[in-house]
Amino acid sequence: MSKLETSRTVEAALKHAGVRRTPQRFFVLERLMTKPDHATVEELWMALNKRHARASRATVYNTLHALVEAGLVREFTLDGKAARFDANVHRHHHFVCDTCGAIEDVEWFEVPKLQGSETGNRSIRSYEVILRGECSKCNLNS
Amino acid sequence: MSKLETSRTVEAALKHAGVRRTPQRFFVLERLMTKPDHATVEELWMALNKRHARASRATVYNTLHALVEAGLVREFTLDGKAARFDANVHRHHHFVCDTCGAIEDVEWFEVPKLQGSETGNRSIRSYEVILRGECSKCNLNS
DNA sequence: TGCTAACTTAGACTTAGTTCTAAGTTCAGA
DNA sequence: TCTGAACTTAGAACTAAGTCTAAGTTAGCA
Repeated sequence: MSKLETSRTVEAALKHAGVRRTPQRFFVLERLMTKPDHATVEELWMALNKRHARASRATVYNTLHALVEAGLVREFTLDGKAARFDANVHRHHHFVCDTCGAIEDVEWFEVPKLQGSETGNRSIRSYEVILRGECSKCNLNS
Repeated sequence: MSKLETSRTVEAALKHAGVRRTPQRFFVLERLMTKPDHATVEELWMALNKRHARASRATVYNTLHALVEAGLVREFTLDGKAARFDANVHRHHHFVCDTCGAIEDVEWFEVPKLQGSETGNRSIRSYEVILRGECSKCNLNS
């Protein structure tokens, strides 16, 4: 996607979701859409500060909450404490690199139907596979 | 397993792992082995206090670190909150109840071999499936 | 049984993540 | 362009989780 196209997509997404468009919100959503590295608030805040010197952390939190509310972004937490954000709202799995900590999306695939003994009387609404190992970058360096 | 058998298992596990046996450690390991509810430090501390009035939080942390170190207990975190502990050190998946928050073990099953396009140059060392839905208790009540 | 390293204790301290506040700024509809 | 609701700001406040400390206690070997 070209820069202009991305820009229009971000613009349209914000408009469609009915959230007020501000430079900060635009930046955060664009960043999440173009760099799917599952950034934390801290990372987004630092990135934002490179453009909008002196952006507030609170703004990043507010923005993300608005985007999650609007269904444009998904929030999740892995291992650590800080929440991570993902503009890929389609179902997918995650891969975590044990070496560098990178988190990557993994294309969706189904898991074999869970048998009676495993599920009991539970009703399963969703599931996710978390894969761990070494990412291609780290794999090549070792 | 009878109470006496459990007691002996706990005793033997501690001895075999070469960690000094104290009433606190004994209690924590026994609790984790007999009640696989993936307790947090807070929960273990409260349970411990019902028997050993005035146990210290630090002791629970120290004990758990010793048990994890010894390979008797596994630590994990779900959804970015407090660490949870599991005396089931064999591989298994987890189920989380969206209604009551209970975490249950799910018998191990393999996931279909990941194809080239999905894994790229990554090397997968381990994986886990996290299932979400309603546990059998909550399912019956609704 | 005596000894000592290892453990436990209470509670203060640290840390990271997140929320709050009050004043100033800006988007977007009229 | 005017106006008000919505947003942004800086930094203080809050929170939950976990670590540290120094003094007292105990497991387990000799």
